[in-house]
Amino acid sequence: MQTNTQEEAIARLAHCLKQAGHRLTPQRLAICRALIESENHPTAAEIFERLRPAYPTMSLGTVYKTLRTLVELGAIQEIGDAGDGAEHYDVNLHPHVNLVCTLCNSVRDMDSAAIEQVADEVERNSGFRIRGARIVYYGVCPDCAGNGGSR
Amino acid sequence: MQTNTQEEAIARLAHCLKQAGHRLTPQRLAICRALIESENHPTAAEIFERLRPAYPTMSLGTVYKTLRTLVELGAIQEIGDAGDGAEHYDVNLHPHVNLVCTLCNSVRDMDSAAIEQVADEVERNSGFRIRGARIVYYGVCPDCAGNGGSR
DNA sequence: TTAGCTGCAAATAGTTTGCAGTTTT
DNA sequence: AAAACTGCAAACTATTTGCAGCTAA
Repeated sequence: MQTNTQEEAIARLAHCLKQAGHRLTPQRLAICRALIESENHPTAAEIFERLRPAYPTMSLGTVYKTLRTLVELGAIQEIGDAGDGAEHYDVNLHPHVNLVCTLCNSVRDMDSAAIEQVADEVERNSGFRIRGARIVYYGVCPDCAGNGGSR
Repeated sequence: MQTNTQEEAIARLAHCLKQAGHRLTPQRLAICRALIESENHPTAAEIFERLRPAYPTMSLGTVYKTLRTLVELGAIQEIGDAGDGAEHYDVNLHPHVNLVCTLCNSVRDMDSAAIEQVADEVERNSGFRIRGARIVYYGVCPDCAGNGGSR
């Protein structure tokens, strides 16, 4: 489902790289694809594992380097760790809420009418020039709450 | 200014520790005090440095252990790194916005009318049971923008 | 008294970096 | 051909952990 939208998203990342004078190698394209196709907001290690079968020579260092490049270009966002001690990455640049399940360490997106106003409010009241945000709520997702989510 | 409020806040942290059956050692009390008195939301290393003159035998490991205990008790919050690669801690449990200046790595709090609604909205729409949040905006603070904030 | 805490040092683990060889442009 | 990139391994660094001795309760 929404395959062509995914292709567009991959093309957007590829375009960002080329635009900034970076080279579009097979490894980088694969990393972009993994970012877009991933359900949860992946870590570097998760992308690496996901790509390993198809790209056996892929290096974890290359994944880190590419992710950092994309972050520096503003093409993707870091959203911090999800209780697993590793950085997670988010392809969704639209202001939104990230929901972390502290039981399964998954991260999902949620649109929020209220959050869209917050950035404006913050800029107006603080004098800050806002460049980015991490809006993360921690809790227990319905799936985990369902099957024995006592903890 | 607001010294008695600060004393109350320190007492709150001390109370949390005792309440949970933990011991109130001089080191822990000093760490609580440093957390409350710190202007910016400090890292473990910052607390350690701040306390070192008065507590020359204080160990960084003890700072980490105490901070973790306080987080587990829900007495303080982790708010992620501020571009310096280290975890920052926040004593303010009221839902609020953290503003990180990416030039001076300082973190300050801001109240936001809109953010108070977001948690409700999220719980209602997602089915998540929310336990905590990190609302962090990154940008350039007015001070840094003033003196040559071109970058 | 004794369970829990401190301080120290060693261990962990995520991320970054240096470099030789390879590849995109 | 040249500049940039990959892969590997070593380096870094924030944080955690193990343990012997100390101390709050």
